[in-house]
Amino acid sequence: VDAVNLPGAAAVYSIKDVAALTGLPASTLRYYESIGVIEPVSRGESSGHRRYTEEDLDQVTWLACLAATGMSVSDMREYVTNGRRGPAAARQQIDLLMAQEERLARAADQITLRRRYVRLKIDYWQAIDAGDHAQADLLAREAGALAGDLKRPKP
Amino acid sequence: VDAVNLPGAAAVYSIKDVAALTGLPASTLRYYESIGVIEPVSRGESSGHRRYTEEDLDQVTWLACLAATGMSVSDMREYVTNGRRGPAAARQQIDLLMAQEERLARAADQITLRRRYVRLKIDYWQAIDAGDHAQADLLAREAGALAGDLKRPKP
DNA sequence: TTGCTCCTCACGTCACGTGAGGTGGC
DNA sequence: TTGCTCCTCACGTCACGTGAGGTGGC
Repeated sequence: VDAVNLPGAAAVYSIKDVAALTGLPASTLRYYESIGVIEPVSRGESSGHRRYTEEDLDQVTWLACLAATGMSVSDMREYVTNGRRGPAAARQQIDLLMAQEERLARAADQITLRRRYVRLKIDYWQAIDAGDHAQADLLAREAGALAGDLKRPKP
Repeated sequence: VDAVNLPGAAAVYSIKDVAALTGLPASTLRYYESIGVIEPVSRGESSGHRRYTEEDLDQVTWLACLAATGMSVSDMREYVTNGRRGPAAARQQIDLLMAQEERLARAADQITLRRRYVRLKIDYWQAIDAGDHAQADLLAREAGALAGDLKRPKP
């Protein structure tokens, strides 16, 4: 991280730093700013380069977390606008966070199910490979029974 | 499920059935077929409606599982082409499945981290709401430390 | 006949990604 | 001067979604 760290001065990050720290590509960071999901970032006075503060980095990290569970950008924008209202909106922030926790919990459940399904399929092909057709049939039936639970949750 | 189940006859599913059973919208099922990710599904002789067999349903379930971890359609197509080579490709299928298990494991780790982050943020705002600024600062610092691990994995 | 589901084909959309062409500081 | 990173703006792309207009069986 090439943050400028003068004693007593606040840390500043380039767009590349923020991309590395959050996992969001620079193009996405510019895009989010252009559509108002990220508030305008201050610029180097003559270069025009973006200079992210610690607070900006915090917000982008949070946005990356929201984006990772498939939240739409318009929802993200709403969330961020809410957040700008400061500590007075603590209750709303908590509701928002709990909803996000719910999303994450459901995503985790989905992944657990899918892993079970994949492991059954691995066992199935190993049985086929070993020529054990009785076992293979049994595993195929188990996988079929699991398939019904694998539905993708609708947004 | 409106599957046609005559004794001795194989079950047949409509596109709506398959959409309900796999969580993929009908438009996506048509799209996957049009680009060759799903092999051409047989049709009702005069209606032209798609009639999915049990085997088709199996394959679509598997595709839904792949799609859910962000696999590109071109990768999905490659995987399916591999799979069409039958039991002789058992070893390759196992490799493929293990790679998918790896993806799922990494996705699960990501979600675990994000949940920890969200819970810290919830605690933070509850501390703010309660006026406990010392505790809030402490939690903010913890969340900041966690942020570095939250990077989105690159494909 | 009226619904209902399904069909194709064309176009729209969402969330970015990718150059082209250019600037600014070591 | 040469790299290097960054900039904007326009256009491309990926993975679908959405009508428009039409067909087929209870």
